[in-house]
Amino acid sequence: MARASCKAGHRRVVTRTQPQRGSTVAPTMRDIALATGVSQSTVSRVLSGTPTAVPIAEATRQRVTETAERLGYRPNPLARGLRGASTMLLGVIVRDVTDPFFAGAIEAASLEANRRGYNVVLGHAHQSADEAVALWGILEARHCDALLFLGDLRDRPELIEDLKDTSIPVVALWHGSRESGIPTVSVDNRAGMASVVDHLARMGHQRIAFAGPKRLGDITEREDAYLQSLARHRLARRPEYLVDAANDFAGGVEALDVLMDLSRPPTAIVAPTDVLAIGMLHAAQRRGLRVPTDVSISGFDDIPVAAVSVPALTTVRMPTQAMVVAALDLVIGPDAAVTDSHPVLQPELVIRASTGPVPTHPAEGA
Amino acid sequence: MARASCKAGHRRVVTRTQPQRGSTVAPTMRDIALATGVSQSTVSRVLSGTPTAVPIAEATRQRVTETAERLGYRPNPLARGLRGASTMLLGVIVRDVTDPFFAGAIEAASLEANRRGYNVVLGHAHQSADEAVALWGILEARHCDALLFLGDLRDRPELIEDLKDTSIPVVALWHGSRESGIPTVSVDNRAGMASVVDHLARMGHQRIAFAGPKRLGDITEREDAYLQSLARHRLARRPEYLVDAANDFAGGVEALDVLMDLSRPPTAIVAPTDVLAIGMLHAAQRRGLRVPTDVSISGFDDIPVAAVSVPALTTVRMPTQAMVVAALDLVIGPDAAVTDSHPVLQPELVIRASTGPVPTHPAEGA
DNA sequence: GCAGCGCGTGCAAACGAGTGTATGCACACG
DNA sequence: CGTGTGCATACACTCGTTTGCACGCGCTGC
Repeated sequence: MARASCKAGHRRVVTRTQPQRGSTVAPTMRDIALATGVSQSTVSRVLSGTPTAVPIAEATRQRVTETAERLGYRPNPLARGLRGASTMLLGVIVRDVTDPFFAGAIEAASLEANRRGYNVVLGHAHQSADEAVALWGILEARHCDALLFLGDLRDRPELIEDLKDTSIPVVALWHGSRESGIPTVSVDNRAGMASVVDHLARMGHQRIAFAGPKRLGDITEREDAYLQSLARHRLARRPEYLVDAANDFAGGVEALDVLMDLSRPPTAIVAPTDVLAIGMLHAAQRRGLRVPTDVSISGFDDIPVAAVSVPALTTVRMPTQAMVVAALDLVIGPDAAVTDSHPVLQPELVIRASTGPVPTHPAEGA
Repeated sequence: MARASCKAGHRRVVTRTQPQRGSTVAPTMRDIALATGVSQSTVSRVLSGTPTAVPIAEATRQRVTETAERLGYRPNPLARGLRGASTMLLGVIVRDVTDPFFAGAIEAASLEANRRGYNVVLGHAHQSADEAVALWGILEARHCDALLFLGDLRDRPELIEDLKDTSIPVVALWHGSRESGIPTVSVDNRAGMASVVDHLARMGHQRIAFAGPKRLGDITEREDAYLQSLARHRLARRPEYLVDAANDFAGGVEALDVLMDLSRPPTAIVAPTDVLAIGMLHAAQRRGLRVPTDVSISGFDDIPVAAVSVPALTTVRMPTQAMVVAALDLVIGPDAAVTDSHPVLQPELVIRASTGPVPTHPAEGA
């Protein structure tokens, strides 16, 4: 029993300021070893539970586990990580937390990571790619087991280069392109956008506008898909129906005003994100336009608030959870080895109340 | 120069799989020491920049810094933290990331933490207090320098007990009570709610209802303040005007239906959060009620979407950023020593378009 | 009865950085 | 010329955990 009072161990106990009541100072493996009468390495082998090369008696296992429980032992991730082991940390870098869509994505990622025993270290880039670069360094240094990028990175080519030969697995979601050489999980923007335009065209709309930021993540693909859908329906592509707008509520407000101030305003506006669309809903009401009687507005993403906007927003539901699951499968999941696959998931059109038949007497501006 | 090829160091170099190009394997202090021709401890002292007890020649400092730069050295936070030093990690535990209000709070916390050189480890409790407890353990184990709790913890008294004698500083925001014994930063819910009720009363409203969850964070204080404000204006307190509702969009939808189905529906509804209020806006429109012509609706928090709801929401602006700054000052800031202060910040009434004069012909249900 | 095998366990060397103490060296003074 | 002093640097141990290797004991087979 107490025969394991080896010299080194004993000296240690003297060094430490008493075994403590365990509440203030976290017990270490050594404490457990001492209390159980085994060596610290045995404790490590038992508690880590890894299929060890050396055998451990069941009775010993029992005693160790019991003592650990009693002392309230919790492993020190720092020491564990130092030795090169997994830190069970998932780094998530996002360009903008306040974007409700990304907030939802973080939620999903955090949920899924926790389910797999991982914790999430959140890196917030505040819309600035420079900060994203810095964060990458930080998170890599923190020995995250994997890195999740949410949103667009392409304006930062050198970051992508670095990412490619980093030691930890990286995956990008809503990155806007599968060409960049890093693993991505994406949504079929083309199909999603096509379903919206089809829906509007079926209701007779011919003057369909689009407003969104240029060259930002998936939005670029959505714009392209919008143009292609117009062509498919043999609808004229009018330059004034393609306006630039910041991807926030205010951007939507401005874009709607610009579009409806045209001498021939569109009868429907396709927004590449719900955030923009909700801004448009607001702007429409403010200038006395009824949605969808006077103008139809559609979004993309299906963020929670889209279901309760006034009127409820027709949008394209993003398979966020499935995408996150796929992403985690790629980097920490069972298929972690398959690093060059690029899953593309399908979105789903959700028809609510913000789109309707083309107005018989199209409303003129204001 | 190269005289520092001590035995130990040399053996190491052989052990390591070549010095590498530095891109794949992060250089350690030893690598820098070897390259510079000094000892690892000197490198540590130079790079950590701490006012060291032992002097270091300026020339040596120069060479070390230079080499570190050249090799792209980045300190290993794991090793640093293991030795007991600061990890520059701020743990943030939140009950619900999807709540737009908390998403904004996370944004603010992350921003402010980064500004001070800290990283944020996000703990997501998924509305479950049990998970919050587990997360606390995790984050403490991760040696966060401080812990930020966002939202209510009081249904978990043992957690608060644990928190009290933990080794790292903790602060709770929107915790709903300053009585629990842990440092908190709060907003003056009483004043905020009073300003809303005053605003409505000034416009002639006498039938003012309230809908929100029971016993959840600051919301409890807001409900109390609502009741007190009614009393102050000598308005009758009708039990049917105080309904229970989950704090999400759907909860707002249901609450409005319940209230407007009353034989004598209220002329104004005060919601304790914007999320609830926006749900109500939607429900009102769905049943053909005009806001604020038929019913006035107010929120609380001023989340971003509140400015673009239809109609734009009258609400109480939360001083989120100031609160976060105050919180970080308490735990990692200059005033970190003052752990028993409980700052209370002032909110601000924002009058928009969802509140108006009391209807002359009050709308009956549906 | 002894060699050998296998099972259970402990030893010790990492991991990367921080820090108290020792050591070497140069200079100045007696 | 010897010794004292102070500066610059190196050594060695520490944190808590993982893990390759070696050691001892008991059982079995010949």
